[in-house]
Amino acid sequence: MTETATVRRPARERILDTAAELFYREGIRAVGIDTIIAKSGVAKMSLYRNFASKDELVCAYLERNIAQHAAWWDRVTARHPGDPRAQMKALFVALGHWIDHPKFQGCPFTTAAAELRDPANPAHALAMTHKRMVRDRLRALATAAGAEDPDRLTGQLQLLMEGAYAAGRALDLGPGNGAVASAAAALIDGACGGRVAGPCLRRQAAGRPRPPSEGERKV
Amino acid sequence: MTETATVRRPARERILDTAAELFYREGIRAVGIDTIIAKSGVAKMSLYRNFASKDELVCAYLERNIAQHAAWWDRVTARHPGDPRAQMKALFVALGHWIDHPKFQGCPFTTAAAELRDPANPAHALAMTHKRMVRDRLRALATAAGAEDPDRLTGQLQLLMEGAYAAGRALDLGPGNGAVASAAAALIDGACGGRVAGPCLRRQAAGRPRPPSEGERKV
DNA sequence: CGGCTAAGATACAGACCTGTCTCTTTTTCC
DNA sequence: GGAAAAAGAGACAGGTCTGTATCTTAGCCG
Repeated sequence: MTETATVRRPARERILDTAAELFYREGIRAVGIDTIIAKSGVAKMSLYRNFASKDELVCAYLERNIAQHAAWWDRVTARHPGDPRAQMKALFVALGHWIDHPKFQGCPFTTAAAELRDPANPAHALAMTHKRMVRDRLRALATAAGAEDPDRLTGQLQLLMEGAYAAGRALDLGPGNGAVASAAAALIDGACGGRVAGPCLRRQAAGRPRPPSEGERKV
Repeated sequence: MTETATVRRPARERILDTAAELFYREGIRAVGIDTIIAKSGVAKMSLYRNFASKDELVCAYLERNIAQHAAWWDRVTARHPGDPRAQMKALFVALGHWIDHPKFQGCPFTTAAAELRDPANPAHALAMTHKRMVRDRLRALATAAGAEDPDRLTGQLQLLMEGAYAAGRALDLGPGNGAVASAAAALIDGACGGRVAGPCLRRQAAGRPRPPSEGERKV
């Protein structure tokens, strides 16, 4: 009903795609199994044959997002090989663009952890694990960039990252991307000694339209 | 059952107190009416005689939080009369302490907006209104402090604020308060020209135990 | 003391949500 | 073409949640 009979993708994929979109857009608790099966045109039993429970479907959704996020991170940093300082700045410039995207609805992990607050929930654990991974990657960059106090810079930048996610969703802080990129640049430059490498990102981030690029749904 | 019969506070207060604690600690959607009436020792009809619906109870909870937050803000800024720069820094120092408090569970407004995502929901609107109010107060301080670009500093600081709320809850970023205060100081000093007024907050925030102060449950 | 108001107790209706069972249809692959 | 596997369809059980209706009890004030 929803797709032409020519190339019918397996039920599991259709379910996961639909669930991911709905979970992200409307929230995990707000989207019921019935809604997912209706929108993906799948029988209820097909869902429960592929996922033991809704919890497991939620975990699959988060796990796929973790992979997508890692790919996005690699894609962005790959544009500045060997320059960790520029890599960090580029991440925040990209983040600034992403939170302005009309489909942006906050960080899926933060949201999931807020909705499923029970620490025993596997989805909650997944979200925490992901945040720790991001932290580790950030710290590696901060260290490589020669930050005076890498742990402090890591904390500051992760704060900023979470803030961008939260603020971009709830608040509409006008040219949000400008604030994100400029704050990151200020913190990075402040922590890594005199402004040494590369052109100042501040200027760069301010007035560049820049096509949405490939990584549309990147996080 | 829950209170001695001597001074029995009116049902409305008991309901609101219990609801506030549960909503904040466990989440709005996760806490049902039955749980609230059981924990507050009140009859169901007493709840519905005081609040037309759960939605209205949620709004009352948020409205009370708005008032408490405003009082906290005034209390903190009052410690540095006539010095907007110190006021801003003090707000972030206090915020850093608050997010380390064991009862801290994130910003109640951000959480509420994430749980009740429907824009038509009055609770959602309340949360947005509050964030706008905070933004306005921040901008007033940034302007009074003579920031080079007050709007930019406002955006950066609100980003940091939201980040502190989000990160303090989900992540355990070690000495979170240090990161919050130091990042704020860096951004404020960066935007307000050469480090002019007062002692550098960065040092101040790093290693001071400082009693939890009056504003325990401040936000 | 007597009536009035606030509040407790409890049963219940209706909606929704997860997960199961059974049966039928389609696809695939040899 | 025919058997085996995958998927669709729909009913249903059991739980939870919001909100209502009814009846009883306790305090208060003249």
